[in-house]
Amino acid sequence: MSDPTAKPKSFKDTLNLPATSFPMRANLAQNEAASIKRWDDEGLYAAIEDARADAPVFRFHDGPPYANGAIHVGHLLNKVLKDIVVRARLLEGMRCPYTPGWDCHGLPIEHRVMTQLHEKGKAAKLAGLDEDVRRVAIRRECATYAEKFIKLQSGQMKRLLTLADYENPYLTMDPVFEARTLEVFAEMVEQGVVYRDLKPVHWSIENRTALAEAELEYEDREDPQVFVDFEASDREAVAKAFDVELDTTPSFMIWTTTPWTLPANLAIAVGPRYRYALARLDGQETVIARELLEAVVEQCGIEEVEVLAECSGAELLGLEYRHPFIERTGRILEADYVTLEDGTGLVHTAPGHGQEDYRTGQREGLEVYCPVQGDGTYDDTVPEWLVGKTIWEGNEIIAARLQESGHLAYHEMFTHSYPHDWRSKTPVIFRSTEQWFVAVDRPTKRDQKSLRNLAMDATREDVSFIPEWGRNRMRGMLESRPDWCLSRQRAWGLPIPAFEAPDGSVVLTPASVRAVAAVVEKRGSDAWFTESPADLLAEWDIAADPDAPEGVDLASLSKMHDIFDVWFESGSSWAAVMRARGQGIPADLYLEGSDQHRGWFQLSLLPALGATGEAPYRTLLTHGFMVDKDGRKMSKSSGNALVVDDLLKDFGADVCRWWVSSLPFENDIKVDMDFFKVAGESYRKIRNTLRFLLGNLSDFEAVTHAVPVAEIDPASIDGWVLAEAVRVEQGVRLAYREYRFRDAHQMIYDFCNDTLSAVYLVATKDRLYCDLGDSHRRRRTQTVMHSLAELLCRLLAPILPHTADEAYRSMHGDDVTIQMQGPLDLSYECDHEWSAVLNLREAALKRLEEAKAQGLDNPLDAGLVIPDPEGTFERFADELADACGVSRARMVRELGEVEIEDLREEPRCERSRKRDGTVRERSDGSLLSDRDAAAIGLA
RNA sequence: GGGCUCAUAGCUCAGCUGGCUAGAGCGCACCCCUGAUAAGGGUGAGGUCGGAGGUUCGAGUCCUCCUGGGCCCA
Repeated sequence: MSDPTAKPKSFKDTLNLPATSFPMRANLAQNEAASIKRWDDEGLYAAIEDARADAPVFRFHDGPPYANGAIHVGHLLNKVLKDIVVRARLLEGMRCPYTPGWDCHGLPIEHRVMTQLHEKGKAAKLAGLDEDVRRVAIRRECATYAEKFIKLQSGQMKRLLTLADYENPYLTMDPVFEARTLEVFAEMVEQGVVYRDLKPVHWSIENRTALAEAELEYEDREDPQVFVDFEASDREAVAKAFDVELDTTPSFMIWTTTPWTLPANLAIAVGPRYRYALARLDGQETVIARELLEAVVEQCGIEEVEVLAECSGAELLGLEYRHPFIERTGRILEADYVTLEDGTGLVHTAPGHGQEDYRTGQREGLEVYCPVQGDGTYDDTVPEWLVGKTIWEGNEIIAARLQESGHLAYHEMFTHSYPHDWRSKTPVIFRSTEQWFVAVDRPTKRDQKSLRNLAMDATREDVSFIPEWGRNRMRGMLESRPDWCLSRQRAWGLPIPAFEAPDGSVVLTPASVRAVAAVVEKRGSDAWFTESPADLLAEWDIAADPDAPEGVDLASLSKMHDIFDVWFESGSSWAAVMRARGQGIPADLYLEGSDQHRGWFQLSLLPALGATGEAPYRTLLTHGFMVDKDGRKMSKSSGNALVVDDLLKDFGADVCRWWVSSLPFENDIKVDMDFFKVAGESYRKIRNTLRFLLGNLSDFEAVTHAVPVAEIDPASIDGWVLAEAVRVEQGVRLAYREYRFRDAHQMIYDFCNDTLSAVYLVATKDRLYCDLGDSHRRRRTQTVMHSLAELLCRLLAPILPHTADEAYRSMHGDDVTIQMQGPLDLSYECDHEWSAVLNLREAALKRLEEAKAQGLDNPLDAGLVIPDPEGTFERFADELADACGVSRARMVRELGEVEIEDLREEPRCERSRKRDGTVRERSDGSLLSDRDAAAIGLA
């Protein structure tokens, strides 16, 4: 008998404890950089493309971010989601070429550059240059600016561990891209949907250019609202309409928030079915919608009100009125946008200053009169007291003038939401100018259907939307969108290759556009500014061009100065990238923020439908926007924006990616530093699980030690966990394919946290540590653990590329990479009683907890007594004991509850600490169980 | 103002076509282990589902309105 006072002999050295080079601490900030370098050095992207040359392809097209500024959390979300898609497809054994792109042209950059030039005092010098020379100089600055941010952003995106063809990105300012864009334009011209017209467009006075919808921001602004009386021209005609006698001449009262547009007033619109009142308001006879009378009276502070007569709007049609300060008469006409929600029910109509007004004007044959110039001042067609004034001055001058002449019924300032230029933050106006448009309601030659109809058809069912409500949202926008204003009056962009003949006519045909495209492809779009019309059109075979105007003399042509809306360029990327690079159209997937329903998704759809008749994508996936922890929008100005570089430094890309994968991305996403901490915690759980698996495989060589799957006992806990692994592999892969990344994340996490860490790994520790190293049972467990590690590396790779690769290399050495591996395709079925066994485990754990009250704190001091009348569970006894962390389990042939038995009187094995009933003193004097004695060679 | 959308435990989220005594993870409390240790394990306490009506035998789940966010537009 050993000396009871001596320290119990330690058997630690005889155990097979875990050992691995895969550290517990990830140190991501440093180690990810090493992974990136490794992947760069081995040319991972190209190597995968090469290895998967014959694999089925997934066509995924990147929407170009704007080459301005550092990336923000929105980019983080977008790029990581995209990368999960790419890597998940690789996991399936597919090929997934992915070309990252940048939107390079446009006002935001030009605006920044001009500001900088002003600050450096170089702007004045530029202003003195010849127009083309000046533009080339600005463009050169802009290109440099764009390049700088492309470099910055692409570095940051790589830092997010995204896998893409960064060696060959697409840039919208690249000559080849520009040429392809022009060819798309040529195709649209060919289809007859491009036209030039004088139309009201959103106009930025600050930047002297037309703006697209997407370039507007709505902000609160204070403007005057005025009620103005327009005196009727013909007293008797009004009297007749109302069927009354009149002694004085009545007025028509209108309401507007843009008094500066009054000089352009050419008509007043009414709703034919509304009721209109002829009322005496403080002595002045006035026509106003009956329903709005009280509201207007109250607002204008009118004291005496007397309704003289009523009639329908229809009876007012055709009446005329005198403009209050211009020698001109206008007409009452009908329009469907007249409402009784505010105003007077009589709507001031200026066809040069509003889209609806324009349409009405077109229908009624009114002039598109716009006395406001590009700089926001009036031209000389207005009364001399207004000529040269800005429209903002005009607001006040006009109100004062109306006041003096007695035409102003009411005037006050009020605040409303108003469109602003997204760059200069200045208010935008509607102003009619000559612009290029894409018609959404003209039929294309090919299909004899309008782009709108084609788009509605394509989005009805051919395109999938994730989430599904995107369909409705986008179709709603398509239904109501106006013609697309394509032209901008700036320098930094792709020129619209139009020429003007001496007679003022415009020369632009599909063939002439293609001729210019050929020049642009060789020399870039700068050529438009540096070359003569004759040189630009050198390849235009006029004789062979049926659309060419007669008798064109190239030498007499002059270049026009509009450039394309940048949306047309990014909207042509399906052609300039996917089609041109042989990646194929339509793309399987476009993945962007939900704002792109109006932006890139829609403005890619229209050119593609025009040029090819087909949608450029099969599936549109959208994600929501980042908001702060309180659900408010993120912005630099409100100080709640997170800096991506800081996140990467503090948490590492894998943790950021782990967080992204946990999001229900279709909604708004709350972001906060704390959320990354939480993600970091759960990342560590995954990491430790992996580490423990790897640690227990240190003496395992699959080739020599693996137990054939057929020999894995379905009743063993190894069999159970293998069956779980099969389920998880299928489930996660399906979730990835269906873009349910959150589900994949959850399944992986639950599997690691619950199935493995809490159940399987705890249960198998005893055998891994204490069984004879080469015992069948231990090797069986290692075999399964090996599969689990292989599986986890694969399933994690799309989300945690660095960690998965690190773990995989720790298993297989440094010359392999997880990203080249295909799916595992596990297959196994375990004993169907396992779910019942797990229920017994649950019950047993509750009993063990209760037993603590009796001082049975350590489960190894306990045994289980399991009711098993049918003898169903006999074969699970040992596995169940390990799964509950108790020393042993015995089955009894009677009904009842799971019971705990106190084993504290029985000897404890000094090596395994179990009281399994076989413990006795061994030849060296130690107390050991049979298994442990055998494991260390004692009798 | 309009279209689309969101609002469930302290936090992040599941809850499909209405039947749930409303689930998970984290966090928290208590406990075990100290041979995964800047680890691991167990048990447990927390919501009446933004608010108000309504439909229904029955509603977090359907309808209406309201409040507060977000995207897009006017």
